Parts: sequence; structure tokens; C-alpha cells
Amino acid sequence: MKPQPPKGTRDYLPPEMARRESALATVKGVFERYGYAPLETPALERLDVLIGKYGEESDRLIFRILKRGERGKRGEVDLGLRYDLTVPLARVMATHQDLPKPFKRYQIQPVWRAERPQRGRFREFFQCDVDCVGTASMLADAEIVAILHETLTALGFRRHRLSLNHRRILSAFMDAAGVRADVRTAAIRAIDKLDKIGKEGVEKELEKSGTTGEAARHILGMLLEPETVSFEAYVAAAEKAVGASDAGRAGLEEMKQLASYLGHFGVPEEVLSFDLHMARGLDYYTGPIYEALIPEAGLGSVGGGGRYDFLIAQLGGPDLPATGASFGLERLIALKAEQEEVPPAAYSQVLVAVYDETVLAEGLAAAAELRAAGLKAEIYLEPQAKLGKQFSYADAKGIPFVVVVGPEELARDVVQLKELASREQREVPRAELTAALAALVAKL
RNA sequence: GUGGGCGUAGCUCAGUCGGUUAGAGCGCCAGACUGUGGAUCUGGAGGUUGGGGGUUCAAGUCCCCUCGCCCACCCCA
Repeated sequence: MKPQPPKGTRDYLPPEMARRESALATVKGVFERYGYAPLETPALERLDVLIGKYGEESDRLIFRILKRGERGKRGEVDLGLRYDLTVPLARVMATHQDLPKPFKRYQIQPVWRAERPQRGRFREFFQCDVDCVGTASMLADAEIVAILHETLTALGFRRHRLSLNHRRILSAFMDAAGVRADVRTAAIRAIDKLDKIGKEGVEKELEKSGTTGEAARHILGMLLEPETVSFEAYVAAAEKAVGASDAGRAGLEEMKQLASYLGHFGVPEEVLSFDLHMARGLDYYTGPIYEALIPEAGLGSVGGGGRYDFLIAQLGGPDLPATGASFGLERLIALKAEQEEVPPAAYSQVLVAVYDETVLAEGLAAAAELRAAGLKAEIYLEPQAKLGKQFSYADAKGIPFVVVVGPEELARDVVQLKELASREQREVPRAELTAALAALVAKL
């Protein structure tokens, strides 16, 4: 038995945490600049809150927790680990009905899915959610999409794509094609794979799922090639696809408004792709849906979202429209790491190395003084250790500076200050240490 | 849940037609450099070969079971 974290989960060691925290700061920065405020909720939710919101497939992937005591021994279950952050938000809106609307919150916490892990897929991963509750305006949807774009840009991505569609258009599309009600979900799933398997693949999938003949031909005839699709082409196709359906036409009107707002938010057309086939898996979406992709990644989407106008009411809350999106932090970081080689930042800026215990008091005083000035300073915790060992510790941890406190220096009231990368060392008067180091750190 | 691949030192791996004390590189620890890191050299620690059973004179190697990891599907961030 090897001590390992559970399947599909990971330890985040300090160098990894440096990368995560830097990415998190970027993401939070964008969210907060748009006026979204942080929210956290428990890892656990009552099972009845979680079940029946995502779809049958996903319900099976919810981690369930046995009841405590006798009932648990009989296999009874009443709690589950949260599967995403949207349902917990909807539950919060039902719980705290006096929150000012529109309620704009972001939430960055782990979620759990009882899946079999794979590349880019974990059983525990962090989602970065931004949502706006309490308005049906397409302005809110446009803002969410703009945030998706701005976040990816701020993280350094240049070739991302935002795929957009609308659930009601999709619905009307299926109706107009004459897809049987019982295979409709399967048909939607089939066309959602267009990007991955192409038109021929979709045709096979449709067949497999029970959509054939006229209906299949109608669907395939409407699908546009899976590269970036212009809004004009989408509108033309969607108008035909939805036929006379009122709901479909209403959806199309919303998409027109959304597209126009996106222009005002400054989202460049090149990153937008309007895709009649894009579906999203979760059941609770009711309006516009979005998906963020890094085309060459081969990891699936890095983010997605959409409007879910009935979810809060479904949980017994008020009838509040809502929209939002979320990023998968691990995927973003994995792709970012591929793009650029960022040396992991050291947590300490300076190590105070003491020659021996006779100067330990001086070393501790120097470290304290550096910390008081706001520098991240640590002292080597074994004062009898040789200087060589203390230096290699600093080197291994990537600490950029070492201050040597020794008897010779003490006699002359100075310390040695060395920058490891350049190997430059100079002697500075003890009284000037903090100022000298602060200046050097500022230049890094 | 379905299908496939792989488990040898902390990490990456080697280990022949089964053959006797299971190896290397990296990392780690110590020393060479008697107040200074990354380089080089020397030495050292570290393995119930994932676990259990079987075949055999003999199993890291072959067979079965089990556990774990990886990849793909389903689905998704």
C-alpha cells in the first residue's frame, strides 16, 4: 500500500501553489472589476438539493454520504458533495431571499464528481464561477461572456474561442426537424459532438440514437462547419432551423441582442463562434449557453455556462432569472503552464544564515527587522548547520537573497548580503541592511 | 458504468530463453573545499520487485485473483 491521495485528487505542493495563486489573483481581479463579490458555501449539500438538476447521467456522478449511525449502516444516504457551484448558489438565493438584486457573486471552490479520472479530468477540481441573479436582461449574459473573454486574455491566452448558442433555439430546431421526443436528448448530444467527430460522425451518432431519415437529413443540412461561425451565418441558419416556433424566434431575438451587447463590451468578433450544434450537458440551462475553448488544447472546454431561469424556483426559492459561467482552474493552469515557462516563485525573499549559535541572537534580530519592513524573511532553523548547508537550502527553495551574520561581521557591525542568481556579494553596514535589501528586492 | 495499457528505490526506468548477493541515472545524506549554494569527484542510506495464491529444483520474469495508477468511451471544467 502506497500512501497516495484518493483517485482523481491531487496534492498541491508549494511550487504548484505559487502558480495557482497567481492565476487565482488574475481571475479574481477580473471578476471583482465587474462588481462581483466573493461567496463560499459548504462542501456538503442535502442530497435532494443536488439530485435532479443536472440530468440523469450527472446524478449518478454525485458523491453521496451515508447517514450517521444505524441508518448509515443500512446504506441510507442524505448528503452529497457539491457537483458544481451553480446549484449551491441557487440554493443560497432560495435561502437568503433578501439579498439585493441583481445579485452578482463569484465563487472559487472545489467540486467533486465520481468519475473515472483522465487527462484533464479529476474527481476533485476547482471551479471559478461568476453568476448574476435577478435579471433576465441579455446585458447580464453579455457581461458574463465578456468576463469569460477578459479572464482568458488576462491569463495570457490569445487563441481562445467562445462558442455561443441558445437552448430554446436548439429545442425549436429539434422540433422543426421532427425529432421524436424520446430520443431528443440523444440527438442533441449527437450534434454537440460535431467539433470532435465531424458531420459524418454526427450522422452515425444520430442513427445510433434513433434519429434517422428526414429528421436526420434536416439536422445535418443545418449544421455549419465547426470553425468559427459568424453571427450572420448563424442567424440565417437558425431562422431556417427553428421554423415557425415562437420560442425559437424569441431565442433568436435574444441572441441578436446578446451579440449587439457583446460588441459594446468590446469582445472581438474573432473569438466568438455562433454554433447551432453547441448544447452543454446540464439540464438546468434555459437560454443562451456559452462554452470557452482553447482549440489546440485537446482537453475539452476550459469553461462554460449559460442562463438558468427556473433553477432557483425549482429549489423552492423565488422566481429569479439567472445566468453565469465557470472556469476549470486546473485546466486553465495546465494549459497556461504549457504556453509559458514560469519559474515558480519562492515564498521567502531572503534567508538569514547564521555562522553559529554565538550570533543567533543577531540573526534573529535581523530577520525580525526585515519582517517588520514587510519582507518575507526566514532564518535557518538549525544554527549549528554549516553555511554551505544553509546556502543550498536557499538555493533549493529558490530564495533569491542570503544574509550572512557571523562573528567577524558582528565585530565590525556589518553583514554580508548575497544575491544567489548573480553570485554577487557585498558587505553592508548592519544599520543599512533593511534598506539595502528592500532596494534589491524591488528590482527583481 | 464499458474497453484497453501498466505496476521494480523518493522520481524516470533497465533487468536476456525463468537461474543464485535486483541495477543505473536523477534526487537525498555525508565528505573532498578548514565562514558561502547550483559544477565536479568520492562514499553512504534507501527495494516484503503493489498485495495474495499457484506452476517450478528455481519466479521481478509464467498463470490466476486482488488492489492501485494511466489512456480511451460515456459525460464533463
